[in-house]
Amino acid sequence: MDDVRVPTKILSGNQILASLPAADLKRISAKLTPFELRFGEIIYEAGTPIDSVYFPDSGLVSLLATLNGSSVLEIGVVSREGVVGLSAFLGTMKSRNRALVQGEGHARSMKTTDFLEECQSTPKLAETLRHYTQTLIAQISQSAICYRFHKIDARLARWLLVTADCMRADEFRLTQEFLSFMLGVRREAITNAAHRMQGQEVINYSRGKIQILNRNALESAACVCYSIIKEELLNVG
Amino acid sequence: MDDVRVPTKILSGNQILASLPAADLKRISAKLTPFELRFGEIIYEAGTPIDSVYFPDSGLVSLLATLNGSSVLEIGVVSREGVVGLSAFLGTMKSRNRALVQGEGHARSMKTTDFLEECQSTPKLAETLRHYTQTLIAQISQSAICYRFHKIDARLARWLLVTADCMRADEFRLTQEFLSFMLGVRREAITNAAHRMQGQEVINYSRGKIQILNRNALESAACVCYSIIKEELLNVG
DNA sequence: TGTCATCCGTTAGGTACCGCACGGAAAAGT
DNA sequence: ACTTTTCCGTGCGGTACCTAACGGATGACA
Repeated sequence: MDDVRVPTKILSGNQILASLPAADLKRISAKLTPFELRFGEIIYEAGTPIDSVYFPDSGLVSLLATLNGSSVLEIGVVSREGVVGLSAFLGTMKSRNRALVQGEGHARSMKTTDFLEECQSTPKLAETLRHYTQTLIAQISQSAICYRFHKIDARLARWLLVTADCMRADEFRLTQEFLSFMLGVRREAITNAAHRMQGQEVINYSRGKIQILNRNALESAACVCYSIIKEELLNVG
Repeated sequence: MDDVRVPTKILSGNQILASLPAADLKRISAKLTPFELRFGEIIYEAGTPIDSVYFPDSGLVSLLATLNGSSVLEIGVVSREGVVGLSAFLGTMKSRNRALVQGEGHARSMKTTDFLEECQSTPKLAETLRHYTQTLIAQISQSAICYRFHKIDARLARWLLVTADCMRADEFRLTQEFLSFMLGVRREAITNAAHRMQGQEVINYSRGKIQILNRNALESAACVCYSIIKEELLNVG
């Protein structure tokens, strides 16, 4: 009975929380605070302490690996299926990566100290988090492969699809420069790739506003990484 | 008293096991079986069940991500500081990656069922494994960055250093073809990179036998990823 | 000692992406 | 309406790495 939840609830809220038995969820909810994810906000800077963890109900958070402080690279995303600040669970009170809000939405936050207590006292939470860790590792691994083997056009297509899925929208705002950081290329490379796609009427791009015109075409342009990651994300809860 | 262990023991044996209190270690040892790591042996194929996990005392195991079965790419290594089969701890009974013995050595293996029982009943083991998971994530993230931003020469240098460290040797056997798979490039690219290094008398390379001549030069040729990962690996136990 | 398999070296042409520099257009502020 | 800022388009040279093919050297094995 406890585990059977209304689908709409699962779909609309954070899936890690949704995976918990009702009793646990009720107790944990008391320690949760609503938190608004604002576009561009940096939740953690790399190397800084994790004071709170965040369970997104909507929106999208990018995990960015940094090198020398200069180069950055997206290695994964967190949305409803996950939690921002997993390192706390794994035993480090510092975030290795930068966590950046890439799509606005809502989350529920929790003090790290409370979070760690709950991880101890709620076996199901720990279990779900271990599962999610596995998913995140899969995502990062796939990123490594993707950066090594796939062309910009395919990576861009994949990235747009992931974003569209998480944001449940076919249109969003992001500059080419932003995208170039995410995908680890120069801005000009994004300009070119976007142009090629625009020429085929797959997307429409204008001054930071991007629109998906032909989703099927976008899916065939994307590398397999998209479907692999999508598959992974489905079996977390 | 339990936690204070003789340094030589820590250095010579598996560090996850070494992190355990004596009582736990004694109990767990009964479930461990010696296992020889033979060069080229595939411990897990990607997507296959994990029957046993392996705690290396020496030697080196590569974690290889696979794509379409064709392309492979090293995303991390496991030696004395870790365990092969971490996915079991994280809740999947399948290995996502291929685990390949890259340097021969000795490990102790354990049935997955026993391993999972011990994870439940030995809090310190679970804690150490969570820490190690964090390290592995760091390693994979760094790989992603490295593949994106660093040139072959630097990647090769890094790879040789890591191998030399884990194997505690300045000379080992590996073909250019093997290296090309690890680093995700063509064999010819390795040939060229190796030649450049040989020209500067940093290494010596001949028919699958590679020898480090000037370690300092190799370290300056390697990308920062080397020192970053080395740092990570030091603080597991 | 010859045969065979493995491993390495080399060449040649192609391309994706980089680095840099600059120009132009839309939006935002005043 | 004007400036200022943000964002995008473009061109040009450079290079790291790729694709493909082949030839040559070394070690293994009989």
